[in-house]
Amino acid sequence: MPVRLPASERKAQILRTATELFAQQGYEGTKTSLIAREAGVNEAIIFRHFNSKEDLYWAVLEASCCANEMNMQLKDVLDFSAEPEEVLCHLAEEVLKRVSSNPQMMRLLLFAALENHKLSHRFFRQYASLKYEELAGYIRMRVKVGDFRTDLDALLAARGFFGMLIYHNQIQELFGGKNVHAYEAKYVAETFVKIWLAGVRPEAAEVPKSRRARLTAAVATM
Amino acid sequence: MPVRLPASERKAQILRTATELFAQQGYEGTKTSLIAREAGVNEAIIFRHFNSKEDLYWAVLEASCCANEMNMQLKDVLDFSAEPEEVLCHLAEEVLKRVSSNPQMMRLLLFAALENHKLSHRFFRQYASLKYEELAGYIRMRVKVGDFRTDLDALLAARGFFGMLIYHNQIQELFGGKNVHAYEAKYVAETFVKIWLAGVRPEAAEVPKSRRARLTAAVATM
DNA sequence: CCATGATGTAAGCACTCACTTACTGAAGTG
DNA sequence: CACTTCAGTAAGTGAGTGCTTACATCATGG
Repeated sequence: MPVRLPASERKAQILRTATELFAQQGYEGTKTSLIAREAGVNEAIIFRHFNSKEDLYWAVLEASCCANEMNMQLKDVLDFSAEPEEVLCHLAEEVLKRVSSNPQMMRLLLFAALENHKLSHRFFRQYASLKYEELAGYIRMRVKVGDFRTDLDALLAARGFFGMLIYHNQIQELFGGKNVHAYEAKYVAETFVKIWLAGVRPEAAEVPKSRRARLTAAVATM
Repeated sequence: MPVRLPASERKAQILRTATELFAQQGYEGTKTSLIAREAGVNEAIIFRHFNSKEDLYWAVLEASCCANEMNMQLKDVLDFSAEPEEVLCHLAEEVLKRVSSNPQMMRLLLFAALENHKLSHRFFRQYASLKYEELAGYIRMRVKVGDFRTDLDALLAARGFFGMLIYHNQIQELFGGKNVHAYEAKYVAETFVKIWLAGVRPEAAEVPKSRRARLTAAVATM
């Protein structure tokens, strides 16, 4: 006794199932017969809704690109009036939480990058690259104001920031790290932000070297 | 006119070819017929040297695990008598160079992690996890000596260090970053080390907050 | 109430997959 | 030379693969 659904719902359901499976096993590793079985439909109706397996895959990536759950609005988070420490902690925690609560996206993105050369670049740009370019913009502003070092490479610094977070997530989710030790998002966020922030602030790096010199200078102007 | 090779050489050649292809297209995406064609032999002799495709894959991962080109000796690099800045810059540059000069390994590792659940964890442990545990050991020593902050989570800090480097490499190699902008390994290494190092050094993080208070205290004891 | 169009299925299409079988020819050894 | 050994090949094998076809079933509107 088959359950009859309107086409749009059935299509959405297939898309959902396919997303899960493509994320788990990649494009080559996911057979259309399995998608059909998991979705509880006959294999033929996959090809009524999508012209080919590749079409379905592109639709999955397309949909995942635009899934607004992952597309956090950085502009809202990067509040310039708030303290950098707060802003970045919030951002870091949010990134950690989103990625680890939905590891599918990371797997999908990596699979796409490894398997499919063309689409993944666009996927990546929308999903990640834009983000850290926004952060780079924020960094440049902070540099202008004098909060961050003037010799800072904003893009690399932004990459470094996300790198710590995302690599950590990869270890936890992909390489079984979370089976060894589960970290709290807040703790990880604070740890990384503390390191990164101290590293981009002016003078901080020079403190150990010429502390005494600047001490006397400061005292003189007091 | 077929070229006759001794079994061991033929086996090694198949292994080499397979490594390349598995790294490029993953396990599922690489067909044995293609391996044979690329290696210039009949498909059947693959199965004379390896019991199955999976056996061949495991042999590839095994061999790549133990390939000493990637297994840099961290103990030699983490020279405790040298300045941390030097040590870490050298380490970072080395990591960047090795990975970008041989992106196969990264792809192989990621494919293994995504596709094959069992073996990849071991692969990862040997290839990466051990490394940053060694770095964590170095960090703990530096903490003891007082060079690094006492509240530092050594393991997370080490992860953060490698995270910046490896994520950067992923962007450059996997997501087409190097087509947009090619970075010099030395420059990237220095940038990241500068950030990270300042972030783990004691007091540095507190400097902006209570500078004036500590100034007066320091002056009083002068 | 039946024509229409949409949702569903069973069966099978051409093709590819990993893997096997049966054989060839050259090199070495007695 | 006869015989064994082993690197090599041509031509398959059955089990899937993505995808199609022919047909059944159901809701609905003129």
